[in-house]
Amino acid sequence: MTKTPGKLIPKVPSPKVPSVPGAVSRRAHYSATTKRALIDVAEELFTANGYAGTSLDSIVAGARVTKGALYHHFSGKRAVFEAVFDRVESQAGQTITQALKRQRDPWSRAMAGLEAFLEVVQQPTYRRIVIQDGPSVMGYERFRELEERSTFATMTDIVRALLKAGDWDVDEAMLKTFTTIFFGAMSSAGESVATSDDTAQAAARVEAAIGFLLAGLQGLADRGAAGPSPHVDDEDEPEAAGD
Amino acid sequence: MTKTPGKLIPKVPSPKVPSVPGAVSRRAHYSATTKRALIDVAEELFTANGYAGTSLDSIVAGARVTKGALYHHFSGKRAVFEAVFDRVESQAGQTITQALKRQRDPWSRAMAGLEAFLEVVQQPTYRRIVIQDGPSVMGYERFRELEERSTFATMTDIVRALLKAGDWDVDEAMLKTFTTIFFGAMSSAGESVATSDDTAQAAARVEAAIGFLLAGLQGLADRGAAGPSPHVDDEDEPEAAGD
DNA sequence: GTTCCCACATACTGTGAGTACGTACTGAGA
DNA sequence: TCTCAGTACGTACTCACAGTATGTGGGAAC
Repeated sequence: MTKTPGKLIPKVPSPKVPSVPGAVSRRAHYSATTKRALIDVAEELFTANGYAGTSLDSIVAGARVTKGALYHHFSGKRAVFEAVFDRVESQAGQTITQALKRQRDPWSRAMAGLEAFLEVVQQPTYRRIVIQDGPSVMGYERFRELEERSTFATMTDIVRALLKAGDWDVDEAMLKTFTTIFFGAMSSAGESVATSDDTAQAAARVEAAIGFLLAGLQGLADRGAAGPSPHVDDEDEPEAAGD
Repeated sequence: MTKTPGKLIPKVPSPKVPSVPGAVSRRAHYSATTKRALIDVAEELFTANGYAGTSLDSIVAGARVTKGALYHHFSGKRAVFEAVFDRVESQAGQTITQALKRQRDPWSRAMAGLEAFLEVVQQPTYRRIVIQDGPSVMGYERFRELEERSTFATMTDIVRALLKAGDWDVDEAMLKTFTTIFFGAMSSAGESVATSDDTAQAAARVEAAIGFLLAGLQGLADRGAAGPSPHVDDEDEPEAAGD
Protein backbone atom coordinates (compact mmCIF):
# COMPACT_ATOMS: atom_id res chain seq x y z
CA MET A 1 0.00 0.00 0.00
CA THR A 2 1.04 3.65 -0.47
CA LYS A 3 3.37 2.59 -3.21
CA THR A 4 5.59 5.64 -3.54
CA PRO A 5 6.55 5.78 -7.17
CA GLY A 6 9.64 7.79 -6.32
CA LYS A 7 13.17 7.23 -7.46
CA LEU A 8 14.69 3.86 -6.76
CA ILE A 9 18.11 3.42 -5.21
CA PRO A 10 20.24 6.45 -4.24
CA LYS A 11 20.34 8.06 -7.65
CA VAL A 12 23.49 10.13 -7.11
CA PRO A 13 24.44 12.06 -10.24
CA SER A 14 27.51 9.89 -10.72
CA PRO A 15 30.69 11.96 -10.77
CA LYS A 16 33.36 10.34 -12.85
CA VAL A 17 35.34 8.26 -10.42
CA PRO A 18 38.25 6.39 -11.93
CA SER A 19 37.96 2.78 -10.89
CA VAL A 20 40.44 2.58 -8.03
CA PRO A 21 41.96 -0.88 -7.84
CA GLY A 22 40.53 -2.71 -4.88
CA ALA A 23 37.44 -0.56 -4.72
CA VAL A 24 34.15 -2.08 -5.77
CA SER A 25 32.54 -0.65 -8.86
CA ARG A 26 29.59 1.64 -8.65
CA ARG A 27 27.39 -1.02 -10.17
CA ALA A 28 28.47 -3.61 -7.65
CA HIS A 29 27.89 -1.17 -4.86
CA TYR A 30 24.41 -0.38 -6.08
CA SER A 31 23.67 -4.05 -6.37
CA ALA A 32 24.86 -4.84 -2.87
CA THR A 33 22.90 -1.92 -1.49
CA THR A 34 19.75 -3.11 -3.19
CA LYS A 35 20.19 -6.61 -1.85
CA ARG A 36 20.78 -5.35 1.65
CA ALA A 37 17.72 -3.14 1.41
CA LEU A 38 15.63 -6.14 0.40
CA ILE A 39 16.91 -8.18 3.31
CA ASP A 40 16.38 -5.30 5.71
CA VAL A 41 12.79 -4.79 4.68
CA ALA A 42 12.11 -8.50 4.57
CA GLU A 43 13.43 -8.94 8.09
CA GLU A 44 11.18 -6.19 9.30
CA LEU A 45 8.07 -7.50 7.58
CA PHE A 46 8.69 -11.14 8.39
CA THR A 47 9.09 -10.18 12.03
CA ALA A 48 5.92 -8.14 12.05
CA ASN A 49 3.62 -10.30 9.95
CA GLY A 50 5.31 -13.67 9.69
CA TYR A 51 6.43 -15.45 6.56
CA ALA A 52 3.01 -16.31 5.18
CA GLY A 53 1.65 -12.91 6.06
CA THR A 54 4.30 -11.07 4.10
CA SER A 55 3.92 -10.65 0.36
CA LEU A 56 6.80 -10.14 -2.02
CA ASP A 57 5.01 -7.07 -3.29
CA SER A 58 5.20 -5.47 0.14
CA ILE A 59 8.89 -6.32 0.41
CA VAL A 60 9.85 -4.83 -2.92
CA ALA A 61 7.64 -1.82 -2.24
CA GLY A 62 9.41 -1.28 1.07
CA ALA A 63 12.78 -1.52 -0.62
CA ARG A 64 11.51 0.73 -3.43
CA VAL A 65 12.31 -1.74 -6.17
CA THR A 66 10.24 -4.22 -8.15
CA LYS A 67 9.96 -7.98 -8.24
CA GLY A 68 12.48 -8.06 -11.03
CA ALA A 69 15.14 -6.90 -8.60
CA LEU A 70 14.12 -9.42 -5.99
CA TYR A 71 14.18 -12.33 -8.38
CA HIS A 72 17.51 -11.15 -9.69
CA HIS A 73 19.07 -11.47 -6.24
CA PHE A 74 17.09 -14.39 -4.86
CA SER A 75 15.66 -17.55 -6.31
CA GLY A 76 12.35 -16.98 -4.57
CA LYS A 77 10.58 -16.12 -1.35
CA ARG A 78 12.16 -18.97 0.57
CA ALA A 79 15.61 -17.77 -0.41
CA VAL A 80 14.83 -14.31 0.92
CA PHE A 81 13.74 -15.88 4.17
CA GLU A 82 16.91 -17.92 4.41
CA ALA A 83 19.02 -14.83 3.89
CA VAL A 84 17.20 -13.09 6.71
CA PHE A 85 17.39 -16.19 8.88
CA ASP A 86 21.11 -16.46 8.28
CA ARG A 87 21.76 -12.91 9.35
CA VAL A 88 19.55 -13.07 12.43
CA GLU A 89 21.10 -16.34 13.46
CA SER A 90 24.69 -15.25 13.09
CA GLN A 91 24.01 -12.03 14.97
CA ALA A 92 22.53 -14.06 17.79
CA GLY A 93 25.54 -16.34 17.79
CA GLN A 94 27.88 -13.39 18.03
CA THR A 95 25.91 -11.88 20.88
CA ILE A 96 26.16 -15.06 22.89
CA THR A 97 29.81 -15.64 22.07
CA GLN A 98 30.53 -12.11 23.24
CA ALA A 99 28.83 -12.75 26.56
CA LEU A 100 30.98 -15.79 27.19
CA LYS A 101 34.30 -14.02 26.92
CA ARG A 102 34.33 -12.84 30.50
CA GLN A 103 33.75 -16.24 32.02
CA ARG A 104 36.35 -18.96 32.57
CA ASP A 105 34.67 -21.56 34.74
CA PRO A 106 32.52 -23.96 32.66
CA TRP A 107 29.56 -23.77 35.01
CA SER A 108 29.48 -20.00 35.07
CA ARG A 109 30.06 -19.97 31.34
CA ALA A 110 26.96 -22.07 30.97
CA MET A 111 24.95 -19.71 33.11
CA ALA A 112 26.30 -16.70 31.23
CA GLY A 113 25.38 -18.34 27.97
CA LEU A 114 21.92 -19.05 29.26
CA GLU A 115 21.50 -15.46 30.30
CA ALA A 116 22.65 -14.18 26.94
CA PHE A 117 20.42 -16.62 25.12
CA LEU A 118 17.43 -15.50 27.14
CA GLU A 119 18.20 -11.97 26.08
CA VAL A 120 18.42 -12.95 22.45
CA VAL A 121 15.31 -15.04 22.46
CA GLN A 122 13.28 -12.14 23.67
CA GLN A 123 14.01 -10.16 20.55
CA PRO A 124 10.89 -10.31 18.38
CA THR A 125 12.97 -10.88 15.28
CA TYR A 126 14.72 -13.94 16.64
CA ARG A 127 11.55 -15.36 18.09
CA ARG A 128 9.49 -15.02 14.97
CA ILE A 129 12.04 -15.81 12.30
CA VAL A 130 14.22 -18.40 13.95
CA ILE A 131 12.00 -20.13 16.45
CA GLN A 132 8.47 -19.75 15.16
CA ASP A 133 8.67 -19.68 11.39
CA GLY A 134 12.10 -21.21 10.82
CA PRO A 135 11.28 -24.89 11.14
CA SER A 136 8.06 -24.62 9.21
CA VAL A 137 9.35 -22.53 6.32
CA MET A 138 12.70 -24.18 5.75
CA GLY A 139 11.91 -27.63 7.01
CA TYR A 140 13.38 -29.03 10.17
CA GLU A 141 16.48 -30.51 8.61
CA ARG A 142 17.53 -27.36 6.82
CA PHE A 143 16.69 -25.40 9.94
CA ARG A 144 18.95 -27.50 12.11
CA GLU A 145 21.62 -27.39 9.46
CA LEU A 146 21.77 -23.61 9.59
CA GLU A 147 21.45 -23.50 13.35
CA GLU A 148 24.38 -25.83 13.69
CA ARG A 149 26.69 -23.19 12.33
CA SER A 150 26.17 -20.46 14.91
CA THR A 151 24.06 -20.55 18.02
CA PHE A 152 24.00 -24.30 18.23
CA ALA A 153 27.75 -24.46 17.71
CA THR A 154 28.34 -22.08 20.57
CA MET A 155 26.05 -24.09 22.75
CA THR A 156 27.90 -27.25 21.85
CA ASP A 157 31.13 -25.74 23.12
CA ILE A 158 29.51 -24.82 26.38
CA VAL A 159 28.06 -28.26 26.90
CA ARG A 160 31.33 -29.90 25.93
CA ALA A 161 33.14 -27.90 28.58
CA LEU A 162 30.48 -28.79 31.10
CA LEU A 163 30.80 -32.49 30.49
CA LYS A 164 34.55 -32.22 30.61
CA ALA A 165 34.33 -30.39 33.92
CA GLY A 166 32.30 -33.25 35.26
CA ASP A 167 35.01 -35.62 34.12
CA TRP A 168 32.53 -37.47 31.93
CA ASP A 169 33.86 -38.37 28.58
CA VAL A 170 31.15 -38.91 26.03
CA ASP A 171 31.30 -39.37 22.31
CA GLU A 172 30.25 -36.75 19.78
CA ALA A 173 26.78 -38.24 19.37
CA MET A 174 26.08 -38.04 23.06
CA LEU A 175 27.45 -34.52 23.17
CA LYS A 176 25.08 -33.56 20.39
CA THR A 177 22.20 -35.17 22.22
CA PHE A 178 22.92 -33.15 25.34
CA THR A 179 23.25 -29.96 23.36
CA THR A 180 20.00 -30.65 21.55
CA ILE A 181 18.25 -31.14 24.86
CA PHE A 182 19.60 -27.94 26.30
CA PHE A 183 18.92 -26.04 23.14
CA GLY A 184 15.33 -27.21 23.00
CA ALA A 185 14.84 -26.47 26.65
CA MET A 186 16.13 -22.97 26.28
CA SER A 187 14.25 -22.22 23.08
CA SER A 188 11.03 -23.26 24.69
CA ALA A 189 11.87 -21.43 27.88
CA GLY A 190 12.81 -18.38 25.91
CA GLU A 191 9.51 -18.37 24.10
CA SER A 192 7.61 -18.60 27.36
CA VAL A 193 9.72 -15.80 28.76
CA ALA A 194 9.03 -13.66 25.75
CA THR A 195 5.28 -14.22 25.90
CA SER A 196 5.16 -13.67 29.63
CA ASP A 197 3.66 -10.57 31.17
CA ASP A 198 6.66 -9.96 33.36
CA THR A 199 9.59 -11.03 31.25
CA ALA A 200 12.20 -10.14 33.86
CA GLN A 201 10.68 -12.38 36.47
CA ALA A 202 10.03 -15.15 33.98
CA ALA A 203 13.67 -15.02 32.92
CA ALA A 204 14.70 -15.22 36.56
CA ARG A 205 12.58 -18.33 36.97
CA VAL A 206 14.12 -19.96 33.94
CA GLU A 207 17.59 -19.19 35.19
CA ALA A 208 16.71 -20.67 38.54
CA ALA A 209 15.31 -23.81 36.97
CA ILE A 210 18.24 -24.40 34.64
CA GLY A 211 20.64 -23.48 37.41
CA PHE A 212 18.96 -26.09 39.53
CA LEU A 213 19.47 -28.73 36.88
CA LEU A 214 23.10 -27.74 36.53
CA ALA A 215 23.51 -27.89 40.28
CA GLY A 216 22.28 -31.46 40.12
CA LEU A 217 24.92 -32.27 37.54
CA GLN A 218 27.56 -30.51 39.56
CA GLY A 219 26.59 -32.65 42.50
CA LEU A 220 27.06 -35.76 40.41
CA ALA A 221 30.45 -34.46 39.32
CA ASP A 222 31.54 -33.81 42.88
CA ARG A 223 30.56 -37.30 43.87
CA GLY A 224 32.44 -38.70 40.91
CA ALA A 225 29.39 -40.32 39.39
CA ALA A 226 29.72 -42.23 36.15
CA GLY A 227 28.78 -40.45 32.95
CA PRO A 228 25.67 -41.03 30.91
CA SER A 229 25.69 -44.07 28.69
CA PRO A 230 22.83 -45.32 26.59
CA HIS A 231 21.70 -48.83 27.33
CA VAL A 232 20.79 -50.25 23.95
CA ASP A 233 17.86 -52.61 23.88
CA ASP A 234 17.52 -53.93 20.36
CA GLU A 235 13.85 -54.22 19.60
CA ASP A 236 13.77 -54.29 15.85
CA GLU A 237 17.19 -52.93 14.93
CA PRO A 238 19.59 -55.78 15.69
CA GLU A 239 22.71 -54.10 14.39
CA ALA A 240 23.97 -50.96 16.04
CA ALA A 241 26.96 -49.98 13.97
CA GLY A 242 27.73 -46.60 12.45
CA ASP A 243 28.66 -43.37 14.15
CA MET B 1 -2.35 -45.15 6.24
CA THR B 2 -3.41 -47.15 3.19
CA LYS B 3 -6.56 -45.15 3.17
CA THR B 4 -8.95 -47.45 1.38
CA PRO B 5 -10.58 -45.51 -1.40
CA GLY B 6 -13.94 -47.00 -0.59
CA LYS B 7 -17.07 -44.93 -0.29
CA LEU B 8 -16.84 -42.31 2.42
CA ILE B 9 -20.32 -40.99 2.51
CA PRO B 10 -22.78 -43.91 2.52
CA LYS B 11 -25.17 -42.91 -0.20
CA VAL B 12 -27.76 -45.50 0.78
CA PRO B 13 -31.13 -45.04 -0.96
CA SER B 14 -32.68 -43.99 2.31
CA PRO B 15 -35.37 -46.43 3.52
CA LYS B 16 -37.88 -44.71 5.72
CA VAL B 17 -36.58 -45.09 9.25
CA PRO B 18 -38.74 -43.51 11.91
CA SER B 19 -36.54 -41.18 13.90
CA VAL B 20 -35.74 -43.21 16.99
CA PRO B 21 -35.39 -40.92 20.00
CA GLY B 22 -31.75 -40.68 20.98
CA ALA B 23 -30.49 -41.63 17.57
CA VAL B 24 -28.93 -38.95 15.42
CA SER B 25 -30.80 -38.02 12.29
CA ARG B 26 -29.67 -39.20 8.90
CA ARG B 27 -28.72 -35.66 7.97
CA ALA B 28 -26.65 -35.19 11.07
CA HIS B 29 -24.93 -38.48 10.44
CA TYR B 30 -24.09 -37.54 6.88
CA SER B 31 -22.81 -34.21 8.04
CA ALA B 32 -20.59 -35.70 10.72
CA THR B 33 -19.25 -38.27 8.29
CA THR B 34 -18.36 -35.58 5.78
CA LYS B 35 -16.61 -33.54 8.41
CA ARG B 36 -14.63 -36.53 9.60
CA ALA B 37 -13.67 -37.36 6.04
CA LEU B 38 -12.37 -33.84 5.56
CA ILE B 39 -10.30 -34.02 8.73
CA ASP B 40 -8.98 -37.45 7.79
CA VAL B 41 -7.83 -36.33 4.37
CA ALA B 42 -6.47 -33.07 5.72
CA GLU B 43 -4.42 -34.89 8.33
CA GLU B 44 -2.96 -37.14 5.68
CA LEU B 45 -2.10 -34.31 3.29
CA PHE B 46 -0.82 -31.94 5.96
CA THR B 47 1.46 -34.69 7.19
CA ALA B 48 2.75 -35.49 3.75
CA ASN B 49 3.09 -32.01 2.26
CA GLY B 50 2.85 -29.60 5.16
CA TYR B 51 0.32 -26.86 5.71
CA ALA B 52 1.50 -24.50 2.99
CA GLY B 53 1.99 -27.36 0.54
CA THR B 54 -1.56 -28.57 0.86
CA SER B 55 -4.33 -26.91 -1.13
CA LEU B 56 -7.94 -26.90 -0.10
CA ASP B 57 -8.75 -28.24 -3.54
CA SER B 58 -6.70 -31.35 -2.86
CA ILE B 59 -8.40 -31.81 0.49
CA VAL B 60 -11.92 -31.56 -0.84
CA ALA B 61 -10.98 -33.74 -3.80
CA GLY B 62 -9.65 -36.39 -1.43
CA ALA B 63 -12.83 -36.25 0.58
CA ARG B 64 -14.87 -36.23 -2.66
CA VAL B 65 -16.73 -33.06 -1.84
CA THR B 66 -16.32 -29.43 -2.91
CA LYS B 67 -15.16 -26.29 -1.24
CA GLY B 68 -18.74 -25.49 -0.36
CA ALA B 69 -18.75 -28.42 2.01
CA LEU B 70 -15.45 -27.47 3.55
CA TYR B 71 -16.47 -23.88 4.14
CA HIS B 72 -19.73 -25.08 5.60
CA HIS B 73 -17.92 -27.04 8.29
CA PHE B 74 -14.88 -24.84 8.81
CA SER B 75 -14.27 -21.13 8.76
CA GLY B 76 -11.17 -21.58 6.62
CA LYS B 77 -7.94 -23.43 6.11
CA ARG B 78 -6.59 -22.55 9.52
CA ALA B 79 -9.69 -23.98 11.18
CA VAL B 80 -9.18 -27.26 9.32
CA PHE B 81 -5.63 -27.34 10.57
CA GLU B 82 -6.71 -26.69 14.11
CA ALA B 83 -9.20 -29.53 13.96
CA VAL B 84 -6.48 -31.87 12.78
CA PHE B 85 -4.07 -30.51 15.37
CA ASP B 86 -6.59 -31.03 18.11
CA ARG B 87 -7.15 -34.64 17.23
CA VAL B 88 -3.47 -35.46 16.84
CA GLU B 89 -2.66 -33.74 20.10
CA SER B 90 -5.33 -35.43 22.15
CA GLN B 91 -4.39 -38.82 20.74
CA ALA B 92 -0.80 -38.20 21.74
CA GLY B 93 -1.90 -37.14 25.20
CA GLN B 94 -3.90 -40.32 25.62
CA THR B 95 -0.99 -42.47 24.48
CA ILE B 96 1.29 -40.94 27.07
CA THR B 97 -1.28 -41.08 29.82
CA GLN B 98 -1.79 -44.74 29.07
CA ALA B 99 1.93 -45.44 29.40
CA LEU B 100 2.01 -43.86 32.83
CA LYS B 101 -0.62 -46.10 34.36
CA ARG B 102 1.79 -48.87 35.24
CA GLN B 103 4.24 -46.67 37.12
CA ARG B 104 3.90 -45.45 40.68
CA ASP B 105 7.28 -43.98 41.59
CA PRO B 106 7.59 -40.38 40.34
CA TRP B 107 11.05 -40.91 38.90
CA SER B 108 10.09 -43.99 36.95
CA ARG B 109 6.89 -42.26 35.89
CA ALA B 110 9.00 -39.51 34.44
CA MET B 111 11.13 -41.97 32.54
CA ALA B 112 8.07 -43.86 31.32
CA GLY B 113 6.54 -40.61 30.17
CA LEU B 114 9.74 -39.73 28.39
CA GLU B 115 9.79 -43.07 26.65
CA ALA B 116 6.19 -42.75 25.55
CA PHE B 117 6.77 -39.22 24.35
CA LEU B 118 9.73 -40.32 22.31
CA GLU B 119 7.49 -42.88 20.68
CA VAL B 120 4.84 -40.32 19.90
CA VAL B 121 7.23 -37.75 18.59
CA GLN B 122 8.53 -40.17 16.01
CA GLN B 123 5.16 -40.41 14.34
CA PRO B 124 5.33 -38.33 11.17
CA THR B 125 1.91 -36.88 11.82
CA TYR B 126 2.79 -35.55 15.25
CA ARG B 127 6.15 -34.24 14.13
CA ARG B 128 4.85 -32.37 11.15
CA ILE B 129 1.55 -31.08 12.44
CA VAL B 130 2.27 -30.42 16.08
CA ILE B 131 5.96 -29.66 16.26
CA GLN B 132 6.92 -28.33 12.86
CA ASP B 133 3.89 -26.53 11.48
CA GLY B 134 1.91 -25.94 14.66
CA PRO B 135 3.66 -22.88 16.06
CA SER B 136 3.96 -21.21 12.68
CA VAL B 137 0.44 -21.80 11.45
CA MET B 138 -1.49 -21.12 14.62
CA GLY B 139 0.89 -18.71 16.28
CA TYR B 140 2.85 -19.59 19.36
CA GLU B 141 0.26 -18.45 21.86
CA ARG B 142 -2.61 -20.41 20.36
CA PHE B 143 -0.26 -23.36 19.95
CA ARG B 144 0.69 -23.36 23.60
CA GLU B 145 -2.94 -22.86 24.55
CA LEU B 146 -3.98 -26.05 22.79
CA GLU B 147 -0.93 -27.96 23.98
CA GLU B 148 -1.72 -27.03 27.53
CA ARG B 149 -4.85 -29.15 27.44
CA SER B 150 -3.32 -32.52 26.67
CA THR B 151 0.32 -33.43 26.33
CA PHE B 152 1.56 -30.47 28.28
CA ALA B 153 -0.98 -31.10 31.01
CA THR B 154 0.22 -34.67 31.41
CA MET B 155 3.79 -33.49 31.53
CA THR B 156 2.88 -30.95 34.20
CA ASP B 157 1.56 -33.72 36.41
CA ILE B 158 4.76 -35.67 35.99
CA VAL B 159 6.95 -32.73 36.84
CA ARG B 160 4.76 -31.82 39.79
CA ALA B 161 5.20 -35.29 41.22
CA LEU B 162 8.93 -35.09 40.61
CA LEU B 163 9.29 -31.85 42.50
CA LYS B 164 7.14 -33.18 45.29
CA ALA B 165 9.30 -36.28 45.51
CA GLY B 166 12.31 -34.06 45.93
CA ASP B 167 10.50 -32.28 48.75
CA TRP B 168 10.79 -29.01 46.91
CA ASP B 169 7.68 -26.93 47.09
CA VAL B 170 7.45 -24.45 44.26
CA ASP B 171 4.64 -22.23 43.12
CA GLU B 172 2.59 -22.82 39.99
CA ALA B 173 4.69 -20.42 37.94
CA MET B 174 7.88 -22.27 38.77
CA LEU B 175 6.19 -25.58 38.05
CA LYS B 176 5.16 -24.28 34.66
CA THR B 177 8.67 -23.10 34.01
CA PHE B 178 10.09 -26.53 34.78
CA THR B 179 7.50 -28.22 32.62
CA THR B 180 8.19 -25.85 29.77
CA ILE B 181 11.88 -26.64 29.98
CA PHE B 182 11.30 -30.37 29.97
CA PHE B 183 8.74 -30.12 27.23
CA GLY B 184 11.04 -28.10 25.03
CA ALA B 185 13.93 -30.43 25.72
CA MET B 186 11.89 -33.45 24.78
CA SER B 187 10.33 -31.91 21.70
CA SER B 188 13.72 -30.98 20.41
CA ALA B 189 15.18 -34.33 21.38
CA GLY B 190 12.27 -36.10 19.77
CA GLU B 191 12.80 -34.25 16.53
CA SER B 192 16.45 -35.19 16.49
CA VAL B 193 15.53 -38.78 17.22
CA ALA B 194 13.02 -38.82 14.43
CA THR B 195 15.46 -37.38 11.91
CA SER B 196 18.24 -39.67 13.01
CA ASP B 197 19.47 -42.56 10.91
CA ASP B 198 19.23 -45.01 13.76
CA THR B 199 16.19 -43.89 15.70
CA ALA B 200 16.45 -46.65 18.30
CA GLN B 201 19.95 -45.72 19.30
CA ALA B 202 19.16 -42.02 19.21
CA ALA B 203 16.22 -42.60 21.51
CA ALA B 204 18.47 -44.55 23.85
CA ARG B 205 20.88 -41.64 23.95
CA VAL B 206 18.11 -39.21 24.76
CA GLU B 207 16.84 -41.43 27.52
CA ALA B 208 20.35 -41.68 28.92
CA ALA B 209 20.82 -37.93 28.81
CA ILE B 210 17.51 -37.10 30.44
CA GLY B 211 17.99 -39.90 32.91
CA PHE B 212 21.33 -38.37 33.78
CA LEU B 213 19.73 -35.02 34.45
CA LEU B 214 17.08 -36.64 36.59
CA ALA B 215 19.76 -38.53 38.48
CA GLY B 216 21.33 -35.20 39.27
CA LEU B 217 18.06 -33.95 40.67
CA GLN B 218 17.58 -37.14 42.60
CA GLY B 219 21.00 -36.61 44.11
CA LEU B 220 19.98 -33.15 45.22
CA ALA B 221 16.83 -34.58 46.71
CA ASP B 222 18.75 -37.22 48.65
CA ARG B 223 21.05 -34.59 50.07
CA GLY B 224 18.07 -32.47 51.04
CA ALA B 225 19.10 -29.54 48.91
CA ALA B 226 16.97 -26.45 48.85
CA GLY B 227 14.57 -26.04 45.96
CA PRO B 228 14.95 -23.66 43.05
CA SER B 229 14.07 -20.07 43.75
CA PRO B 230 14.46 -17.19 41.36
CA HIS B 231 16.62 -14.37 42.61
CA VAL B 232 14.85 -11.30 41.34
CA ASP B 233 17.01 -8.41 40.31
CA ASP B 234 14.69 -5.55 39.51
CA GLU B 235 16.10 -3.78 36.49
CA ASP B 236 13.16 -1.87 35.19
CA GLU B 237 10.20 -3.65 36.74
CA PRO B 238 10.17 -2.57 40.38
CA GLU B 239 6.87 -4.17 41.30
CA ALA B 240 6.50 -7.92 41.12
CA ALA B 241 2.95 -8.57 42.14
CA GLY B 242 0.46 -10.99 40.61
CA ASP B 243 1.32 -14.06 38.60
C1' DG C 1 32.18 6.47 -29.07
C1' DT C 2 30.67 1.83 -29.43
C1' DT C 3 29.29 -2.30 -27.54
C1' DC C 4 28.22 -5.53 -23.99
C1' DC C 5 25.80 -7.10 -20.21
C1' DC C 6 24.40 -6.49 -15.61
C1' DA C 7 20.80 -4.89 -12.68
C1' DC C 8 16.95 -4.05 -12.75
C1' DA C 9 11.55 -2.78 -14.57
C1' DT C 10 7.17 -4.26 -16.84
C1' DA C 11 3.62 -7.17 -17.94
C1' DC C 12 1.91 -11.34 -17.73
C1' DT C 13 0.30 -16.27 -16.01
C1' DG C 14 -1.18 -19.78 -12.85
C1' DT C 15 -2.68 -21.20 -8.52
C1' DG C 16 -5.04 -21.13 -4.49
C1' DA C 17 -7.88 -19.03 -0.56
C1' DG C 18 -12.06 -17.18 0.17
C1' DT C 19 -17.06 -15.67 -1.18
C1' DA C 20 -21.79 -15.19 -3.13
C1' DC C 21 -25.32 -17.57 -4.36
C1' DG C 22 -28.00 -21.42 -6.11
C1' DT C 23 -30.10 -26.01 -5.01
C1' DA C 24 -31.32 -30.66 -3.56
C1' DC C 25 -32.51 -33.20 0.13
C1' DT C 26 -34.16 -33.91 4.84
C1' DG C 27 -37.19 -33.57 8.60
C1' DA C 28 -41.05 -31.28 10.94
C1' DG C 29 -45.62 -29.76 10.88
C1' DA C 30 -50.53 -29.65 8.78
C1' DT D 1 -49.36 -36.54 1.55
C1' DC D 2 -48.27 -32.01 0.82
C1' DT D 3 -46.08 -27.87 1.85
C1' DC D 4 -42.23 -25.44 3.90
C1' DA D 5 -38.15 -24.16 6.11
C1' DG D 6 -33.45 -24.89 6.74
C1' DT D 7 -29.39 -27.54 6.44
C1' DA D 8 -25.66 -29.32 3.71
C1' DC D 9 -23.75 -28.95 0.36
C1' DG D 10 -22.33 -27.59 -5.16
C1' DT D 11 -21.11 -23.95 -8.71
C1' DA D 12 -19.01 -20.08 -10.28
C1' DC D 13 -16.80 -16.45 -9.39
C1' DT D 14 -13.06 -12.73 -7.33
C1' DC D 15 -8.89 -11.29 -5.53
C1' DA D 16 -4.25 -11.78 -3.91
C1' DC D 17 0.06 -13.43 -4.57
C1' DA D 18 4.27 -16.34 -6.16
C1' DG D 19 6.66 -16.90 -10.05
C1' DT D 20 8.09 -16.03 -15.19
C1' DA D 21 9.19 -14.04 -19.68
C1' DT D 22 10.92 -10.38 -21.70
C1' DG D 23 12.17 -5.57 -22.34
C1' DT D 24 15.59 -1.72 -21.17
C1' DG D 25 18.74 1.77 -19.37
C1' DG D 26 23.07 2.80 -17.78
C1' DG D 27 27.82 1.68 -16.03
C1' DA D 28 32.09 -0.35 -17.68
C1' DA D 29 35.51 -2.45 -20.80
C1' DC D 30 37.50 -1.67 -25.32
